[in-house]
Amino acid sequence: MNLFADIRALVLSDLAAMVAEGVLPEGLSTDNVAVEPPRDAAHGDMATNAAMVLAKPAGMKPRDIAETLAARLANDPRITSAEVAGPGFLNLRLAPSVWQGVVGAILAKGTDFGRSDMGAGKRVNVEYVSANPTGPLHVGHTRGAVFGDALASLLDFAGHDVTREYYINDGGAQVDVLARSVYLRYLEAHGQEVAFPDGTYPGDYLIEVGQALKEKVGDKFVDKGEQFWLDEVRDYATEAMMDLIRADLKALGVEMDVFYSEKSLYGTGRIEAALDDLRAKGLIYEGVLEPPKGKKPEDWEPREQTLFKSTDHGDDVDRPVMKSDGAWTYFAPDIAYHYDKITRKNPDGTTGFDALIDVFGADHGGYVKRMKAAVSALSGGTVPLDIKLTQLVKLFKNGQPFKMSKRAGTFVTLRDVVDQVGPGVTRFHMLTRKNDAPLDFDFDKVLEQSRENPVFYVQYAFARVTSVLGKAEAAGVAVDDETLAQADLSKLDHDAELALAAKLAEWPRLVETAARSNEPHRVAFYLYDLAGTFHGLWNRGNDVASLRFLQEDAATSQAKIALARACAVVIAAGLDILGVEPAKELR
RNA sequence: GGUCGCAUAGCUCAGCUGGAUAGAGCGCUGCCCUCCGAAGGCAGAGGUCCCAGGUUCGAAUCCUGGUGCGAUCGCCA
Repeated sequence: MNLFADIRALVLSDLAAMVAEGVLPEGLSTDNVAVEPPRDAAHGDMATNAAMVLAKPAGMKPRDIAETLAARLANDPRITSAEVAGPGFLNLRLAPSVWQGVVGAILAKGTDFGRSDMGAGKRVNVEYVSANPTGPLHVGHTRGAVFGDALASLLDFAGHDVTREYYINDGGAQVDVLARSVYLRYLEAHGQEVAFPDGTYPGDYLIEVGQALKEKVGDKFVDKGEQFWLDEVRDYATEAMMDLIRADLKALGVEMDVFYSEKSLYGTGRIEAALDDLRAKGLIYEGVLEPPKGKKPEDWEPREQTLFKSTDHGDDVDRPVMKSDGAWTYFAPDIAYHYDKITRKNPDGTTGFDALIDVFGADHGGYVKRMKAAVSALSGGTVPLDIKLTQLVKLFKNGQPFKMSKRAGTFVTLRDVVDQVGPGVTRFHMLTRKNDAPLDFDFDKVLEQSRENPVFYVQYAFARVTSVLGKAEAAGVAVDDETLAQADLSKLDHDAELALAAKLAEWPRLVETAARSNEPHRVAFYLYDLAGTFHGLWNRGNDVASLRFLQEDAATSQAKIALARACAVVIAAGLDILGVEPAKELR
């Protein structure tokens, strides 16, 4: 149930009738006809731009169309008034019964209220985190994880068939570095004095991996050349790091459907197959790249390389897929990985995904065009790839910037954050900013219990409802959802109550707009707004006793509690998309 | 130098893919609470939506050019 969609359908059917009567010419496009909440509530409950959109193509004055449309719309029992305003806006007011009906619908459907079939079951692959398996996840990864996970849930709620995926970069030189670092810790576990040269990972988290390796293989690698141990230590170490990362993700409440190994692409002909596909399209050639303009690297020298003609698909320069020594560049397996996403056989017999989304850190911004070019080329333009970049997280402690330094060992991990403030607060807060804006994260402020803190404010609203339900029950009033859904909702007739119901009615529409733009932060902002409306009504109960949720007679109480409960249901549904547990009480 | 992102109230930020008089929180100003539904409430002031053009009935939003900040720039991942 989406009230805005319902009313839009009504507008369209009236427009069609006007065409049938010859009031409007045939063949008008109604694609841009919108029914929206007006910016200013004084304008009414809903507004449509239909007359203004159609005026020009119909060769008529907007106000003339609006007048005729208004007269028709006013015949619908749901609409109590339709007024033409400004240049040709049509402002609609809806009957209280419509808003009361929203409350009933929410109680009947529970947290499924707002679920949409907009996605029409389209298969969407959301790839996120994909951190190198060389250490624990840090705050930057945390933001990507939270964003990707909430986006996946949002798309699911909007009717898509979503796969959550993590690409393990276990095929490049960085896992060799990891192996050498673990080997040093292994020697250390055998009592040797070791130093960590540049280009190794000195982090403490590898100490226990070295220990565990010692317990597993004893001293068989001690004082042996790299050729004896590199493969085995690398496999062991990457697996240990993935265990660590999986545990980090679990602490945050993130669960992937697929972990896809880069290594599985090597030696299996899959990279070759992907590049053959491009070659067959005439997009692979041997050539020499121009040096970058302006800042020329000191050691620049022309080299002939195997290149992908990404410029044919919107990139600025062609990109190398093979190094001059014949090894693949990092880009080659990435092409093969996305080729796999496009051609993968699904359990139900279908092939690939209808849409791909990659979530990258901002430092990978320069990578976007080539990846889109690759997917465009591989899929023949049939599979859209959207790449969302998450900007930096700036850490603060008590208002003071908190410096991160890997060398000084002060870099902040996902665990540090989650252990200090909890997964729910972490997730919600990281979604209170759009992904492409930098985010401030203050360890103290996110725990503050005040209106300034959206996490608290939303949870507080949920907790207040829980408290009202408890008090009602103690007073012997039945408040289970089934009973509340049957309540006489016509008792909800105060403007402030109807305004809250109207805010709840926006939820299904918000889900769709947020999903369409791949912007889960809109859910967080909506919840904050909704909580504000709820608290506002609650506060008015201080002055106006009739607006309190608990009343003298049970029937009135039930109607008002139904509204409060509906509010809690929508908050719970929204928090679920964000991956946050609603709090029944606040300590 | 190229590319991408950002630029909105004193501060931190929203702005529903082009709609009406641009919003919220904080801060500021004023009023209110000692019948606990005040972990506050109500009201007010505060804007060249970075600049200049363009598109249109209509622009913070789209296009072009510029300015500032950030990220990134052939074999690192």
